[in-house]
Amino acid sequence: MREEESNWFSRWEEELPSPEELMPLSQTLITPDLALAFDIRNPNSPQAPPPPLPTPQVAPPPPSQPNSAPEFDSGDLGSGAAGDEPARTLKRPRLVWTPQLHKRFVDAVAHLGIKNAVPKTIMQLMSVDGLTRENVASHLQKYRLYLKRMQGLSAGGGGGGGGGGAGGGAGLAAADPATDHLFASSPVPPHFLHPGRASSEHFLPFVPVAALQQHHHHHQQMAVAAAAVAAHPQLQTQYHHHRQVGHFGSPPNGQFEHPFLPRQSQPVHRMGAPVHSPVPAYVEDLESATATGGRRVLTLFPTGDD
DNA sequence: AGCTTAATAT
DNA sequence: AATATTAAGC
Repeated sequence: MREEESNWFSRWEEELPSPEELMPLSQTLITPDLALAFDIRNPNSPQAPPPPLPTPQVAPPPPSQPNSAPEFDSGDLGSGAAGDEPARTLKRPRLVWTPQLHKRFVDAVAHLGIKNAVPKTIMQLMSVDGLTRENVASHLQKYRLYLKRMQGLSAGGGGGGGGGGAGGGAGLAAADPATDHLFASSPVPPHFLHPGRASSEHFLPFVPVAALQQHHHHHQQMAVAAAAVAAHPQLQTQYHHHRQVGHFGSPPNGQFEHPFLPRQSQPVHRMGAPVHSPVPAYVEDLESATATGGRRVLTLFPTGDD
């Protein structure tokens, strides 16, 4: 037994990456953007600075952009007039709209009613921290286009995939390349598609459920960090291949989990518009509607049961 | 001020 | 390709 142990140990030791290999990696994973993004610190933030997460996958090379001027780096120095004054113009990592996040989006829109479904309110209802109005606006714009597009195509030739097109959608593998992968991943409430009809707006009380929280749930920082990590694979988009999915042990097929954290408790005491309950948390019910079954189209509000 | 849309940028 | 950003009109 001894031999075995020393054996694997040696090999383990040998295969350890050299500092040179590690350094750039960990740096790329968190520091620059995140560190800056974290500027928005919490007053009572614990004492633990974001520890170098256990680096999951490969990381892209340093973000040294040839042209752009990195205004951070080392204080203002000189009279660069860089305008250090206005809080850093931080660029957050790109948001990754995972199916789960999108589902939340759709739920929010559904519960608000198409009328009230505007970026700001949607954002508030979603209660995902780190999420900005711009994020939602951008997504909403695309989503609307998607809906329009869908309108014209109720005939699904061949049915099958069509079956509600929006609904089961991807029953069988990715069929129409035209079908946006993301949008097809969540059922589209009928009301969205049929403008005219519908006189009453049903409101199902959101389904706030606490879950998904694994461990370290602290504050925005974490959420942003999580988002960043999620988005990271894309960051390298400029450099190499970009295959944004694949982490978190997810089937190469479709749905997976994302690390975006629902707001734990929203300090929003917004008033004025009868804003709906500030959903504390949420559960991402794992949907299995993606498999070959292709059913389960009513997960939202219709018959008052979900 | 915030929304919507189109165009454009990354 | 997916998001972000900007411009313009409302």
